[in-house]
Amino acid sequence: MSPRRSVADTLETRQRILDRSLAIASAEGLEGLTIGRLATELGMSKAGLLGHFGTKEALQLAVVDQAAEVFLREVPRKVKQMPSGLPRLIDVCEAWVSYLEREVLPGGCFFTAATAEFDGRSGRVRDALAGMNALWRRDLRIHIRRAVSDGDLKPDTDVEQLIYEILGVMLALNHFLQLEHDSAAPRRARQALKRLLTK
Amino acid sequence: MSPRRSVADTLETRQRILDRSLAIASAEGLEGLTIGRLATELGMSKAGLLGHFGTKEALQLAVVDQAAEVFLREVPRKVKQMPSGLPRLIDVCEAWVSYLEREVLPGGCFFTAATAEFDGRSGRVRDALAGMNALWRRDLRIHIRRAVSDGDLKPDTDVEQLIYEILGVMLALNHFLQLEHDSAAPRRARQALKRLLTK
DNA sequence: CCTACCGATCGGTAGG
DNA sequence: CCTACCGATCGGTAGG
Repeated sequence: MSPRRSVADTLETRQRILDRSLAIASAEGLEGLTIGRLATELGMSKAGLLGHFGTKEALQLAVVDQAAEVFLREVPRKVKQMPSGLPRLIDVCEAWVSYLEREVLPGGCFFTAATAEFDGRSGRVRDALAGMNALWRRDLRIHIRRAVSDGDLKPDTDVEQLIYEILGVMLALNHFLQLEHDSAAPRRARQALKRLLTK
Repeated sequence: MSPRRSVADTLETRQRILDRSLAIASAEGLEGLTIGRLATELGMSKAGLLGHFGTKEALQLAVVDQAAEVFLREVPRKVKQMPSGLPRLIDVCEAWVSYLEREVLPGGCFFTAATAEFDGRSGRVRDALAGMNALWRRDLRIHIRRAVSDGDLKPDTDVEQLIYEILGVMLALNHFLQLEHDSAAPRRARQALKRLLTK
Protein backbone atom coordinates (compact mmCIF):
# COMPACT_ATOMS: atom_id res chain seq x y z
CA MET A 1 0.00 0.00 0.00
CA SER A 2 1.19 3.52 -0.70
CA PRO A 3 2.46 5.40 2.34
CA ARG A 4 0.65 8.43 3.69
CA ARG A 5 2.12 11.79 2.72
CA SER A 6 4.51 12.96 5.36
CA VAL A 7 3.89 16.10 7.35
CA ALA A 8 6.76 17.71 5.45
CA ASP A 9 5.12 16.87 2.12
CA THR A 10 1.84 18.32 3.31
CA LEU A 11 3.49 21.55 4.37
CA GLU A 12 5.36 21.73 1.08
CA THR A 13 2.12 21.34 -0.87
CA ARG A 14 0.50 24.00 1.27
CA GLN A 15 3.39 26.34 0.54
CA ARG A 16 3.15 25.65 -3.19
CA ILE A 17 -0.53 26.56 -3.05
CA LEU A 18 0.21 29.77 -1.15
CA ASP A 19 3.00 30.87 -3.46
CA ARG A 20 0.86 30.45 -6.53
CA SER A 21 -2.13 32.03 -4.80
CA LEU A 22 -0.13 35.11 -3.89
CA ALA A 23 1.07 35.54 -7.46
CA ILE A 24 -2.47 35.25 -8.82
CA ALA A 25 -3.99 37.47 -6.14
CA SER A 26 -1.45 40.27 -6.47
CA ALA A 27 -1.96 40.35 -10.24
CA GLU A 28 -5.72 39.86 -10.41
CA GLY A 29 -7.14 40.40 -6.96
CA LEU A 30 -8.14 38.21 -4.04
CA GLU A 31 -11.52 37.50 -5.65
CA GLY A 32 -9.95 36.73 -9.00
CA LEU A 33 -8.21 33.94 -7.14
CA THR A 34 -10.70 31.10 -7.74
CA ILE A 35 -10.43 27.56 -6.43
CA GLY A 36 -10.98 25.97 -9.83
CA ARG A 37 -8.35 28.01 -11.60
CA LEU A 38 -5.84 27.56 -8.83
CA ALA A 39 -6.40 23.80 -8.85
CA THR A 40 -5.92 23.61 -12.61
CA GLU A 41 -2.69 25.62 -12.50
CA LEU A 42 -1.34 23.43 -9.70
CA GLY A 43 -2.45 20.19 -11.34
CA MET A 44 -4.59 19.10 -8.43
CA SER A 45 -8.28 18.73 -7.67
CA LYS A 46 -10.38 21.46 -6.11
CA ALA A 47 -11.25 19.19 -3.20
CA GLY A 48 -7.62 18.30 -2.56
CA LEU A 49 -6.71 21.95 -2.60
CA LEU A 50 -9.56 23.12 -0.39
CA GLY A 51 -8.67 20.42 2.12
CA HIS A 52 -5.65 22.49 3.13
CA PHE A 53 -7.71 25.51 4.07
CA GLY A 54 -11.38 24.58 4.36
CA THR A 55 -12.99 27.57 2.72
CA LYS A 56 -12.07 30.22 0.23
CA GLU A 57 -12.09 32.85 2.97
CA ALA A 58 -9.57 30.81 4.97
CA LEU A 59 -7.39 30.58 1.86
CA GLN A 60 -7.64 34.35 1.38
CA LEU A 61 -6.60 34.93 4.99
CA ALA A 62 -3.63 32.60 4.54
CA VAL A 63 -2.65 34.53 1.40
CA VAL A 64 -2.76 37.79 3.36
CA ASP A 65 -0.37 36.24 5.90
CA GLN A 66 1.89 35.00 3.13
CA ALA A 67 1.94 38.47 1.54
CA ALA A 68 2.94 39.96 4.89
CA GLU A 69 5.70 37.35 5.20
CA VAL A 70 7.12 38.29 1.77
CA PHE A 71 6.90 42.03 2.50
CA LEU A 72 8.61 41.67 5.87
CA ARG A 73 11.36 39.56 4.33
CA GLU A 74 11.91 41.99 1.47
CA VAL A 75 11.67 45.27 3.31
CA PRO A 76 12.23 45.63 7.07
CA ARG A 77 14.26 42.44 7.54
CA LYS A 78 16.40 43.22 4.51
CA VAL A 79 17.93 46.42 5.83
CA LYS A 80 20.77 46.52 8.27
CA GLN A 81 19.36 46.03 11.73
CA MET A 82 20.74 49.28 13.05
CA PRO A 83 18.98 50.97 15.95
CA SER A 84 15.65 52.57 15.17
CA GLY A 85 15.77 56.15 13.99
CA LEU A 86 16.29 58.21 10.86
CA PRO A 87 19.02 56.10 9.21
CA ARG A 88 16.89 53.01 9.69
CA LEU A 89 13.79 54.79 8.39
CA ILE A 90 15.68 55.92 5.28
CA ASP A 91 16.92 52.37 4.70
CA VAL A 92 13.44 50.93 5.15
CA CYS A 93 11.92 53.40 2.68
CA GLU A 94 14.64 52.67 0.14
CA ALA A 95 14.04 48.91 0.52
CA TRP A 96 10.32 49.59 0.09
CA VAL A 97 10.87 51.56 -3.14
CA SER A 98 13.23 48.86 -4.39
CA TYR A 99 10.69 46.16 -3.55
CA LEU A 100 8.08 47.87 -5.73
CA GLU A 101 10.60 48.75 -8.43
CA ARG A 102 11.81 45.14 -8.77
CA GLU A 103 8.22 43.90 -9.05
CA VAL A 104 8.84 41.07 -6.62
CA LEU A 105 5.18 40.16 -7.03
CA PRO A 106 3.44 40.36 -10.40
CA GLY A 107 0.96 43.22 -10.26
CA GLY A 108 2.93 45.23 -7.73
CA CYS A 109 2.06 45.65 -4.08
CA PHE A 110 -0.37 42.99 -2.93
CA PHE A 111 -1.55 45.09 -0.02
CA THR A 112 -2.31 48.12 -2.16
CA ALA A 113 -4.38 46.03 -4.55
CA ALA A 114 -6.12 43.97 -1.88
CA THR A 115 -6.85 47.01 0.28
CA ALA A 116 -8.47 48.83 -2.63
CA GLU A 117 -10.46 45.70 -3.40
CA PHE A 118 -11.73 45.05 0.14
CA ASP A 119 -11.91 48.47 1.76
CA GLY A 120 -15.59 48.81 0.92
CA ARG A 121 -16.55 45.41 2.33
CA SER A 122 -16.77 43.89 5.77
CA GLY A 123 -15.48 40.64 7.13
CA ARG A 124 -12.35 38.90 8.25
CA VAL A 125 -10.30 39.51 5.11
CA ARG A 126 -10.89 43.24 5.27
CA ASP A 127 -10.07 43.23 8.99
CA ALA A 128 -6.86 41.30 8.39
CA LEU A 129 -5.77 43.79 5.73
CA ALA A 130 -6.57 46.74 7.99
CA GLY A 131 -4.59 45.08 10.78
CA MET A 132 -1.53 44.60 8.60
CA ASN A 133 -1.69 48.22 7.50
CA ALA A 134 -1.92 49.34 11.12
CA LEU A 135 1.03 47.17 12.15
CA TRP A 136 3.18 48.59 9.41
CA ARG A 137 2.26 52.18 10.29
CA ARG A 138 3.21 51.33 13.87
CA ASP A 139 6.68 50.38 12.67
CA LEU A 140 7.06 53.61 10.77
CA ARG A 141 5.79 55.58 13.77
CA ILE A 142 8.44 54.09 16.03
CA HIS A 143 11.24 55.00 13.62
CA ILE A 144 9.93 58.53 13.12
CA ARG A 145 9.59 59.19 16.85
CA ARG A 146 13.11 57.99 17.44
CA ALA A 147 14.38 60.19 14.62
CA VAL A 148 12.71 63.18 16.26
CA SER A 149 14.09 62.45 19.73
CA ASP A 150 17.53 61.89 18.17
CA GLY A 151 17.31 65.37 16.69
CA ASP A 152 17.45 63.98 13.14
CA LEU A 153 13.99 65.31 12.30
CA LYS A 154 12.58 68.67 13.34
CA PRO A 155 11.22 68.67 16.91
CA ASP A 156 7.82 69.90 15.69
CA THR A 157 7.49 67.03 13.18
CA ASP A 158 3.87 65.89 12.82
CA VAL A 159 4.38 62.14 13.05
CA GLU A 160 1.02 61.08 11.62
CA GLN A 161 1.34 63.62 8.84
CA LEU A 162 4.70 62.17 7.86
CA ILE A 163 3.31 58.63 7.85
CA TYR A 164 0.47 59.87 5.65
CA GLU A 165 2.84 61.46 3.17
CA ILE A 166 5.24 58.51 3.02
CA LEU A 167 2.32 56.21 2.27
CA GLY A 168 1.15 58.63 -0.43
CA VAL A 169 4.56 58.45 -2.10
CA MET A 170 4.39 54.64 -2.11
CA LEU A 171 0.81 54.50 -3.37
CA ALA A 172 1.75 56.87 -6.20
CA LEU A 173 4.80 54.73 -6.98
CA ASN A 174 2.65 51.64 -7.29
CA HIS A 175 0.13 53.55 -9.40
CA PHE A 176 2.66 54.91 -11.88
CA LEU A 177 4.51 51.61 -12.15
CA GLN A 178 1.44 49.44 -12.63
CA LEU A 179 -0.81 51.65 -14.73
CA GLU A 180 1.74 53.69 -16.65
CA HIS A 181 4.82 51.44 -16.55
CA ASP A 182 6.57 54.71 -15.84
CA SER A 183 10.24 53.94 -15.28
CA ALA A 184 10.79 57.43 -13.87
CA ALA A 185 8.47 56.73 -10.95
CA PRO A 186 11.09 55.20 -8.59
CA ARG A 187 13.26 58.30 -9.06
CA ARG A 188 10.26 60.50 -8.25
CA ALA A 189 9.54 58.43 -5.15
CA ARG A 190 13.13 58.75 -3.95
CA GLN A 191 13.14 62.49 -4.53
CA ALA A 192 9.88 62.95 -2.63
CA LEU A 193 11.19 60.83 0.25
CA LYS A 194 14.43 62.77 0.37
CA ARG A 195 12.50 65.97 0.90
CA LEU A 196 10.24 64.37 3.51
CA LEU A 197 13.11 62.85 5.47
CA THR A 198 15.48 65.83 5.52
CA LYS A 199 15.49 67.99 8.59
CA MET B 1 -51.78 48.30 -28.35
CA SER B 2 -49.19 49.71 -25.99
CA PRO B 3 -47.04 52.45 -27.50
CA ARG B 4 -43.33 51.99 -28.04
CA ARG B 5 -41.12 53.54 -25.40
CA SER B 6 -40.01 56.96 -26.50
CA VAL B 7 -36.38 57.81 -27.12
CA ALA B 8 -36.47 59.92 -23.96
CA ASP B 9 -37.68 56.95 -21.91
CA THR B 10 -34.93 54.79 -23.33
CA LEU B 11 -32.29 57.33 -22.44
CA GLU B 12 -33.74 57.70 -18.96
CA THR B 13 -33.60 53.95 -18.43
CA ARG B 14 -30.03 53.89 -19.68
CA GLN B 15 -29.13 56.64 -17.24
CA ARG B 16 -30.79 54.76 -14.37
CA ILE B 17 -28.71 51.71 -15.23
CA LEU B 18 -25.51 53.77 -15.35
CA ASP B 19 -26.16 55.55 -12.05
CA ARG B 20 -26.76 52.29 -10.23
CA SER B 21 -23.83 50.64 -12.00
CA LEU B 22 -21.47 53.40 -10.93
CA ALA B 23 -22.57 53.10 -7.31
CA ILE B 24 -22.04 49.33 -7.32
CA ALA B 25 -18.75 49.51 -9.20
CA SER B 26 -17.20 52.18 -7.01
CA ALA B 27 -18.09 50.21 -3.87
CA GLU B 28 -17.34 46.70 -5.07
CA GLY B 29 -15.34 46.94 -8.25
CA LEU B 30 -16.05 46.80 -11.96
CA GLU B 31 -16.05 42.99 -11.90
CA GLY B 32 -18.28 42.88 -8.83
CA LEU B 33 -20.79 44.63 -11.05
CA THR B 34 -22.67 41.62 -12.44
CA ILE B 35 -25.53 41.69 -14.92
CA GLY B 36 -27.77 39.51 -12.79
CA ARG B 37 -27.38 41.53 -9.63
CA LEU B 38 -27.79 44.82 -11.46
CA ALA B 39 -30.96 43.56 -13.14
CA THR B 40 -32.44 42.43 -9.81
CA GLU B 41 -31.68 45.75 -8.12
CA LEU B 42 -33.23 47.67 -11.00
CA GLY B 43 -36.26 45.38 -11.26
CA MET B 44 -35.63 44.42 -14.85
CA SER B 45 -34.50 41.38 -16.76
CA LYS B 46 -30.89 40.66 -17.64
CA ALA B 47 -31.76 40.61 -21.33
CA GLY B 48 -33.56 43.94 -21.16
CA LEU B 49 -30.61 45.47 -19.36
CA LEU B 50 -27.97 44.04 -21.66
CA GLY B 51 -29.91 45.34 -24.65
CA HIS B 52 -28.76 48.84 -23.76
CA PHE B 53 -25.09 47.98 -23.97
CA GLY B 54 -24.63 44.65 -25.72
CA THR B 55 -21.91 43.13 -23.58
CA LYS B 56 -20.59 43.46 -20.08
CA GLU B 57 -17.40 45.10 -21.38
CA ALA B 58 -19.47 47.75 -23.16
CA LEU B 59 -21.35 48.38 -19.92
CA GLN B 60 -18.03 48.70 -18.05
CA LEU B 61 -16.77 51.22 -20.62
CA ALA B 62 -20.00 53.23 -20.26
CA VAL B 63 -19.53 53.20 -16.48
CA VAL B 64 -15.99 54.54 -16.88
CA ASP B 65 -17.40 57.41 -18.96
CA GLN B 66 -20.11 58.05 -16.40
CA ALA B 67 -17.51 58.14 -13.60
CA ALA B 68 -15.51 60.69 -15.57
CA GLU B 69 -18.65 62.75 -16.05
CA VAL B 70 -19.31 62.80 -12.29
CA PHE B 71 -15.68 63.64 -11.47
CA LEU B 72 -15.54 66.47 -14.01
CA ARG B 73 -18.83 67.89 -12.70
CA GLU B 74 -17.71 67.68 -9.07
CA VAL B 75 -14.13 68.86 -9.40
CA PRO B 76 -12.86 70.96 -12.33
CA ARG B 77 -16.25 72.35 -13.42
CA LYS B 78 -17.19 73.17 -9.84
CA VAL B 79 -14.44 75.70 -9.19
CA LYS B 80 -14.57 79.25 -10.40
CA GLN B 81 -13.45 79.29 -13.99
CA MET B 82 -10.65 81.71 -13.39
CA PRO B 83 -7.65 81.65 -15.72
CA SER B 84 -5.34 78.68 -15.41
CA GLY B 85 -2.56 79.05 -12.90
CA LEU B 86 -1.83 78.60 -9.21
CA PRO B 87 -5.14 79.94 -7.82
CA ARG B 88 -7.05 77.64 -10.14
CA LEU B 89 -4.79 74.69 -9.25
CA ILE B 90 -5.36 75.33 -5.55
CA ASP B 91 -9.14 75.49 -6.11
CA VAL B 92 -9.12 72.32 -8.14
CA CYS B 93 -7.15 70.42 -5.48
CA GLU B 94 -9.49 71.66 -2.76
CA ALA B 95 -12.53 70.54 -4.79
CA TRP B 96 -10.81 67.19 -5.28
CA VAL B 97 -10.22 66.74 -1.54
CA SER B 98 -13.79 67.82 -0.84
CA TYR B 99 -15.11 65.36 -3.43
CA LEU B 100 -13.37 62.49 -1.64
CA GLU B 101 -14.25 63.82 1.81
CA ARG B 102 -17.97 64.03 1.00
CA GLU B 103 -17.97 60.48 -0.38
CA VAL B 104 -19.97 61.47 -3.41
CA LEU B 105 -19.66 57.86 -4.54
CA PRO B 106 -19.93 54.98 -2.09
CA GLY B 107 -16.52 53.36 -1.82
CA GLY B 108 -14.61 56.54 -2.57
CA CYS B 109 -12.84 57.34 -5.79
CA PHE B 110 -14.07 55.12 -8.62
CA PHE B 111 -10.89 55.67 -10.63
CA THR B 112 -8.59 54.72 -7.78
CA ALA B 113 -10.49 51.49 -7.21
CA ALA B 114 -10.93 50.63 -10.88
CA THR B 115 -7.33 51.45 -11.72
CA ALA B 116 -6.05 49.18 -8.96
CA GLU B 117 -8.40 46.47 -10.18
CA PHE B 118 -7.50 46.65 -13.88
CA ASP B 119 -3.89 47.82 -13.94
CA GLY B 120 -2.61 44.26 -14.20
CA ARG B 121 -4.89 43.33 -17.07
CA SER B 122 -5.13 44.24 -20.73
CA GLY B 123 -8.07 45.30 -22.85
CA ARG B 124 -10.31 48.22 -23.56
CA VAL B 125 -11.41 48.88 -19.99
CA ARG B 126 -7.84 49.15 -18.80
CA ASP B 127 -6.99 51.40 -21.75
CA ALA B 128 -9.96 53.65 -21.04
CA LEU B 129 -8.90 54.00 -17.40
CA ALA B 130 -5.32 54.79 -18.38
CA GLY B 131 -6.62 57.37 -20.87
CA MET B 132 -8.73 59.12 -18.24
CA ASN B 133 -5.78 59.24 -15.86
CA ALA B 134 -3.60 60.72 -18.60
CA LEU B 135 -6.21 63.36 -19.48
CA TRP B 136 -6.48 64.44 -15.87
CA ARG B 137 -2.71 64.66 -15.46
CA ARG B 138 -2.69 66.81 -18.59
CA ASP B 139 -5.08 69.24 -16.90
CA LEU B 140 -2.89 69.42 -13.83
CA ARG B 141 0.21 69.89 -16.00
CA ILE B 142 -1.32 72.91 -17.75
CA HIS B 143 -2.17 74.58 -14.44
CA ILE B 144 1.27 73.91 -12.98
CA ARG B 145 3.11 75.24 -16.03
CA ARG B 146 1.04 78.39 -15.96
CA ALA B 147 1.72 78.81 -12.25
CA VAL B 148 5.44 78.57 -12.94
CA SER B 149 5.38 81.07 -15.80
CA ASP B 150 3.25 83.39 -13.63
CA GLY B 151 6.00 83.28 -11.02
CA ASP B 152 3.63 81.68 -8.49
CA LEU B 153 5.70 78.51 -8.27
CA LYS B 154 9.50 78.34 -8.24
CA PRO B 155 11.04 78.58 -11.72
CA ASP B 156 12.91 75.30 -11.21
CA THR B 157 9.68 73.41 -10.32
CA ASP B 158 9.78 69.81 -11.57
CA VAL B 159 6.32 69.64 -13.13
CA GLU B 160 6.05 65.84 -13.37
CA GLN B 161 7.40 65.50 -9.83
CA LEU B 162 4.67 67.81 -8.55
CA ILE B 163 1.97 65.89 -10.42
CA TYR B 164 3.35 62.67 -8.89
CA GLU B 165 3.22 64.11 -5.39
CA ILE B 166 -0.26 65.61 -5.72
CA LEU B 167 -1.56 62.25 -6.91
CA GLY B 168 0.16 60.56 -3.95
CA VAL B 169 -1.65 62.90 -1.55
CA MET B 170 -4.99 62.00 -3.13
CA LEU B 171 -4.30 58.27 -3.19
CA ALA B 172 -3.36 58.41 0.48
CA LEU B 173 -6.53 60.39 1.22
CA ASN B 174 -8.67 57.76 -0.43
CA HIS B 175 -6.75 55.01 1.41
CA PHE B 176 -7.14 56.53 4.87
CA LEU B 177 -10.79 57.43 4.31
CA GLN B 178 -11.86 54.08 2.92
CA LEU B 179 -9.77 51.65 4.94
CA GLU B 180 -9.39 53.53 8.21
CA HIS B 181 -12.40 55.88 8.12
CA ASP B 182 -9.83 58.38 9.38
CA SER B 183 -11.59 61.72 9.68
CA ALA B 184 -8.22 63.46 10.08
CA ALA B 185 -7.18 62.44 6.57
CA PRO B 186 -8.69 65.44 4.72
CA ARG B 187 -6.80 67.78 7.03
CA ARG B 188 -3.59 65.87 6.32
CA ALA B 189 -4.25 66.08 2.59
CA ARG B 190 -4.80 69.85 2.77
CA GLN B 191 -1.64 70.34 4.80
CA ALA B 192 0.44 68.30 2.37
CA LEU B 193 -1.01 70.23 -0.58
CA LYS B 194 -0.33 73.56 1.09
CA ARG B 195 3.34 72.67 1.36
CA LEU B 196 3.45 71.41 -2.23
CA LEU B 197 1.73 74.48 -3.66
CA THR B 198 3.59 77.19 -1.76
CA LYS B 199 6.46 78.87 -3.54
C1' DC C 1 -38.46 45.37 -22.87
C1' DC C 2 -39.82 40.05 -21.62
C1' DT C 3 -39.43 34.56 -20.84
C1' DA C 4 -36.80 30.75 -21.39
C1' DC C 5 -32.87 28.89 -22.06
C1' DC C 6 -27.50 27.83 -23.05
C1' DG C 7 -22.71 26.09 -21.48
C1' DA C 8 -19.30 27.39 -18.19
C1' DT C 9 -17.80 28.20 -13.79
C1' DC C 10 -18.39 29.34 -8.98
C1' DG C 11 -17.57 27.55 -3.82
C1' DG C 12 -18.31 23.62 -1.52
C1' DT C 13 -19.56 18.56 0.06
C1' DA C 14 -19.98 13.29 0.25
C1' DG C 15 -17.54 9.47 0.37
C1' DG C 16 -13.61 7.12 -0.13
C1' DC D 1 -5.22 13.51 -1.98
C1' DC D 2 -9.13 11.73 -5.57
C1' DT D 3 -13.93 11.29 -8.33
C1' DA D 4 -18.38 12.66 -8.59
C1' DC D 5 -21.55 15.53 -7.58
C1' DC D 6 -24.60 19.77 -5.59
C1' DG D 7 -27.25 24.34 -6.19
C1' DA D 8 -26.23 28.97 -7.49
C1' DT D 9 -24.66 32.25 -10.53
C1' DC D 10 -22.01 33.90 -14.41
C1' DG D 11 -22.35 36.37 -19.34
C1' DG D 12 -24.93 35.85 -23.11
C1' DT D 13 -28.57 34.34 -26.89
C1' DA D 14 -33.07 32.99 -29.29
C1' DG D 15 -37.27 34.45 -30.19
C1' DG D 16 -40.83 37.30 -29.51
